[in-house]
Amino acid sequence: MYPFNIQTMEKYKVADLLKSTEYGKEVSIKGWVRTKRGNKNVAFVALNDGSVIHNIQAVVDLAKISEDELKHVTTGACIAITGTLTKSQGQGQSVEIQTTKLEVLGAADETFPLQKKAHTLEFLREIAHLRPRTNTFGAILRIRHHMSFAIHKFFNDRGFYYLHAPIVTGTDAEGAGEMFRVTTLDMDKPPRNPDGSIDYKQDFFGRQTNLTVSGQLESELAATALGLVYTFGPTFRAENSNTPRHLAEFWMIEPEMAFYEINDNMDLAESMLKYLVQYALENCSDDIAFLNNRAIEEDKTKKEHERSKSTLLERLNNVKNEPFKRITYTEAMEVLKLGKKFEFRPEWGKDLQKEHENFLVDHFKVPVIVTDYPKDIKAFYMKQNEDGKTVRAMDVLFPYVGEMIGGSQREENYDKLQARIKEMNIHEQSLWWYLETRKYGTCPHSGFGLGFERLILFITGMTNVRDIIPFPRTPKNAEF
RNA sequence: UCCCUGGUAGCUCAGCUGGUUAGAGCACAUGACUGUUAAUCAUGGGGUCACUGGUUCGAGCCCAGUCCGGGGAGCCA
Repeated sequence: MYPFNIQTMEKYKVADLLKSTEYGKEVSIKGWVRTKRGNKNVAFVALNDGSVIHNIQAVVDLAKISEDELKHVTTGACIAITGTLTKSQGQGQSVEIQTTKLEVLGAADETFPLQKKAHTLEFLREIAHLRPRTNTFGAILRIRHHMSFAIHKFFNDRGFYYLHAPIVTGTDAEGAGEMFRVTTLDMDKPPRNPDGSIDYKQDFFGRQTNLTVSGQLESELAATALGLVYTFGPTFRAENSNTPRHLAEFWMIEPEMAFYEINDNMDLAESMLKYLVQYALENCSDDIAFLNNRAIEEDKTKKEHERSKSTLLERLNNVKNEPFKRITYTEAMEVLKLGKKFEFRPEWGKDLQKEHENFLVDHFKVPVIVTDYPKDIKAFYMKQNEDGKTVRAMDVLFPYVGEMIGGSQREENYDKLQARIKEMNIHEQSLWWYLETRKYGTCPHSGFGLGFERLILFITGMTNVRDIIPFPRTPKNAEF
């Protein structure tokens, strides 16, 4: 046998104990103190271990445990409790632990920044190393986990293969924004070519490399072999975006499907989003209930016109139950004529503004999938329609978060794709391998990109992506 | 990057028309209380008013610049 440490007592989590009815059983539990209250005779310690949003109450009889020992049981301290599981005499909980042994594993003095009161999210961002210990972040991080798992489950159950797209890439061909440079060259004196430009042949990869802005092109390659694939990995954009919806480092899910046309693509996107919402409602009910109440409470502090028209649970159920509205870009333009006044007048050929997207979602009261955009405002790889003006793009627009998904059927015709690349002045040479998939055994295929943080934003009802990722990376911010 | 807005105690905020020693609630410390639910009650300590410069007899308050936060827009997921 391995010399592992044999526990004389079973290790429990708060989640297990709160469900237990084994009154009289001796248990031990470790976790972090949320509050302590009481009087000369008895103290109550609310203990949380992250397994669930709820705390377990440890009752400490001061006749058995000295006040000296209790002194360091303060908000934020890490402690171990041993005692008897009992039915609670108090109102707020069904079970509690009658403490027989108490050990402070790690004290937290009065400088511990988290208090037993609500903090602003802005303040918590400054202490990102401690904010997971709050109810709100605990809930969010658990939901993040469950959603990650659900995404893999969704695809796995449907015969998709998980593809690990590279994080370091040598292409910026897609043009999806500014990229982060990856180099081992000496920044102070990089090697130069005779003409003064930097000699990337001497760099680590022998060429200029960047962090990926999308795994799509690689996904497409895999789809032409494995059929159904998806990527789920970090994505990097060096855009100077300062909004509650953008991060420099974020996670993206990009399925790519051989033999899927645009309607199949829409069906997959819609069923996936419904599945994920349903999964969250079923597996994260306590955390979602907490966040739902949190949003309601926060709404009360706002002015009338700033309050949200629906609750988190209402929005989640709406997405789960109602079919999404599907319209073409051209139809959307007609619908927008019903709008009173926009800051930017909708005009065929121009991209939809945020206010236009919001209007569409408000108007139909469900998520809206807009398809067949003018080709000039979309990427080179999208399948061109017969009208010569539009491409088979699709954007899934959501309330609160805006563009949840962006995708398209891909142009599988070699000549058309090549012509489009030339038209848009994209460096054809660097895409030789991408073009070859259209040269050898090309097939109709489709795919889309889902921003994981935007999904989490919607599921949690939070309003800023900086608050739903553990350590946000944004312009001028890479602390922690 | 552009527009709007803000930075006062550990946290959340008030601070009048520029005027004496800078205010509250919470947190924290001490004490009281026989089972509490963000416990309650009493007492107490706690400030580089973001930073730099300017105007003024006098600046938390007015002006300029810088830094940082928030909201909106663009880019997008």
